[in-house]
Amino acid sequence: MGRGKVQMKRIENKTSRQVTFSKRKNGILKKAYELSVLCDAEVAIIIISPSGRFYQMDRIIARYRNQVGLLHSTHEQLRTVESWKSEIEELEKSVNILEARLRHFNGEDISTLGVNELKQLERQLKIGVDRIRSKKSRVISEQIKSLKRRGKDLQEENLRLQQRVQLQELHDANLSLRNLGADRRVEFQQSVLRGSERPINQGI
Amino acid sequence: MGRGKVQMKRIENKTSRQVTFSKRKNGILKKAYELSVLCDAEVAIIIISPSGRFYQMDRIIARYRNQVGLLHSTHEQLRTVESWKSEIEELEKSVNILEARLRHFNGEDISTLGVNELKQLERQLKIGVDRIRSKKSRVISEQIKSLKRRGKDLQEENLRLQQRVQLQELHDANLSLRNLGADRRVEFQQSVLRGSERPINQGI
DNA sequence: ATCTATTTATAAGA
DNA sequence: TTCTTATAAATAGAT
Repeated sequence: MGRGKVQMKRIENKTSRQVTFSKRKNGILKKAYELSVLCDAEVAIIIISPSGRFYQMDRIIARYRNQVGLLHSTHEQLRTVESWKSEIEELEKSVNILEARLRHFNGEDISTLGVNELKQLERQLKIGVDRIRSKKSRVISEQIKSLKRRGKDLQEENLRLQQRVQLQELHDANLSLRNLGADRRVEFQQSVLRGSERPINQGI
Repeated sequence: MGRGKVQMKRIENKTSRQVTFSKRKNGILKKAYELSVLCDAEVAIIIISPSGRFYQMDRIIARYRNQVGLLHSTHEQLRTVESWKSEIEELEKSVNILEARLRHFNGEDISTLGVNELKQLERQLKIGVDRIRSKKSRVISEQIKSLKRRGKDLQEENLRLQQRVQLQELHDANLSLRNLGADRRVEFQQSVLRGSERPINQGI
């Protein structure tokens, strides 16, 4: 696909080989990304240029990490210094890009950005804020709900305990009334039910 | 490339996802092969289909075999495989942390965060939004100012040009008046200044 | 790096 | 899966 058709053999001219490498490498990485997104597939790609440079597709997913690991370990001993260095360079590049993006999200380092980039950034931040807000309010309302529930449970428990205490008190009172005149029994019971008088603690 | 353009997202229809997977997988493997041949590059590809099928293309091995004997010993070349691997691991850790943070800023992956973390995230996002908004409005107002300035300059330029045109017309008119009676000169000049009559073009 | 004529890949339909 | 074909996308060669 281009101005002319190419023979399927090593391109002899060094410059055009380098240019073709660069173009086609990007093409393949793009297509690999598309395959992974469109078809929910997992794709790992490692490309090493004739000069020893190392490229790999961005998001290598856990499942085939094992496979890639296997691939690596088989050949690790044989890798050139250049290929190690360029893999590290790639990673450092990623780190730099990610750090720059984070700074942008923090509103730092934005003096070089154009209006459109700023708009996009703002839009993205708004999305993030909205999601975080809704998540936060969801979490908080759930906390409140659970607190209320717990409060209600405690209240009910309280009621039950109070009733039990009253019954106990009644029982105790009855015991103590054996030693009192029958004429005072009713009066005493009523005062216990009103709670206006502590029962006499009989021990135990 | 096809009858229609496709959105870059998972194809929902299972059948067409499977068909697309099969077609594109072949496409990528073909391109990988071409890259390796045309550019003398080493390419390894692992593709795992959503259904778990495994495909791979690997031309990396051959090259490493050739490289082993060629290593010279600068200090980099004395580094152990372990040391390269651990440097890479460190960098990958950084990348993962940064990516996680970015996802948080996008409001993704926040289900594990607690209320306090959410609050802090929100605060940070708000700061970012505010900074970006003020930067954006500053940039836009400066653009407007410069457009206005340019407009004013152009208007002034216009005025100057108009005056020059009028002077030129006056001059041309005077030339042509040499051939007219003196009694009509004033009347003609006035009409020129009013713009109600084109001067007679005498040709240079 | 950017452009554009061509080739190639592929989406949709059979 | 395979074939067809209209159209989108990649890219060879030039600038």
